Amino acid sequence: MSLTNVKDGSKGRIIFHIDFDYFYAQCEELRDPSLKGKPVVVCVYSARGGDSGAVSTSNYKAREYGVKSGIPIKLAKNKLKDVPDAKFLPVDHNYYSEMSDKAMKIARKYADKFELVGVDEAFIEVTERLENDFGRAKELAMAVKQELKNELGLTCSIGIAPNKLVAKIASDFQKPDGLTLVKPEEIKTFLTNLNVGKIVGVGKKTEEILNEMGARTIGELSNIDIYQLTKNFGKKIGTYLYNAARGIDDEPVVESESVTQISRITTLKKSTNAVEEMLGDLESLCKDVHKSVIERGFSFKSVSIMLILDDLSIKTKSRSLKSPSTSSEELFKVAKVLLEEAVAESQLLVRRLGVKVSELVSSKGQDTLFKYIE
DNA sequence: GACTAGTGTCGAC
DNA sequence: TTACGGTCGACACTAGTC
Repeated sequence: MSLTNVKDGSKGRIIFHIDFDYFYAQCEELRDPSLKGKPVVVCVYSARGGDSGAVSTSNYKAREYGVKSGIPIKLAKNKLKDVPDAKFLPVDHNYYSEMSDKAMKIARKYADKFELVGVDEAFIEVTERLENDFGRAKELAMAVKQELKNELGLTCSIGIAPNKLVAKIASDFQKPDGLTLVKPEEIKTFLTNLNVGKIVGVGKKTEEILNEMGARTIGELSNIDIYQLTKNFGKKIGTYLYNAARGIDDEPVVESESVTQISRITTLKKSTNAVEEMLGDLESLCKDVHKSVIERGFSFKSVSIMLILDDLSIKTKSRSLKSPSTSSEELFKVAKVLLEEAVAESQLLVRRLGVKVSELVSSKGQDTLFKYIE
């Protein structure tokens, strides 16, 4: 959305944001109904063994004990140490993907337009289906929820609004198994007392800056002029925030586009600053990335590495290639150079190591182009 | 000053 | 008391070029 072209897409659209409740943990409850009522914590265990790793998702019972996404597994276990029936399970992405496919197939049936967001969220536009009648939206959302519940046993929270921005905030308003409808004329009242962090794209850092500028709530954000916002956040994000504070958003609901980057990251068995000790991990990361790139029919023009240091700070380095490549050797060679440079610049030990390729080009398209040129 | 390429940071899930 | 994953998208900043 540009400064000179601020349109209010709020008029005339009806959009649902469907958000499956505590998705991974809910999937686990469905697979093993004996988990119902117990705290369930789905974990990403790292290569360090033991309880090294972080919590991916937890169900609401676990959240009552302060166990939420992102906290260390050890901390989660500590919080639940007096709860003998708490369950800690490793993530099972294949199973969640299967469940997601089934759920999204149902959601898609109701949509004029469908947009998948990650594995557990989707936007569906239903303007035509409802003939622009907001009055019928709740009934349709109930039908979606009912079918998901009957067919798969899954609960979700749905936000209904004239645009994606407000629909997303609305789905988060009442959880789990919630349904929140925000009509066009209710947007201002709905948003005004909500925390600025509820706006998509406003994370911890942005929220801190906004707080310093005097905006804790979305209503307060709407009092800040666009000049201040663009000065602090740049033109694009500043304009986005200015509009978001007013509930204005004209982003269309679109089928998800193809990937633009592919990456793999791992936690080293032991923190180190010796490049030789990381070469084994670097090589297998490169192989994994390369395999995925080739399987998806891409070549890559940019290679990056990411280091997460012992204080959990992040260091990245990237390099563009002269021309798109599909070479596994070239990927490893460039990644190794970047790693050597990054390690030389860092004072701390490296805890985690990642490899990323971007500026992806469809190799199939390239072939065609080459053939054409020939 | 406009544009671009390269690089690094933030945020969502 | 501490504890700490993996993958992706978007965009800001900077330097170089014209």
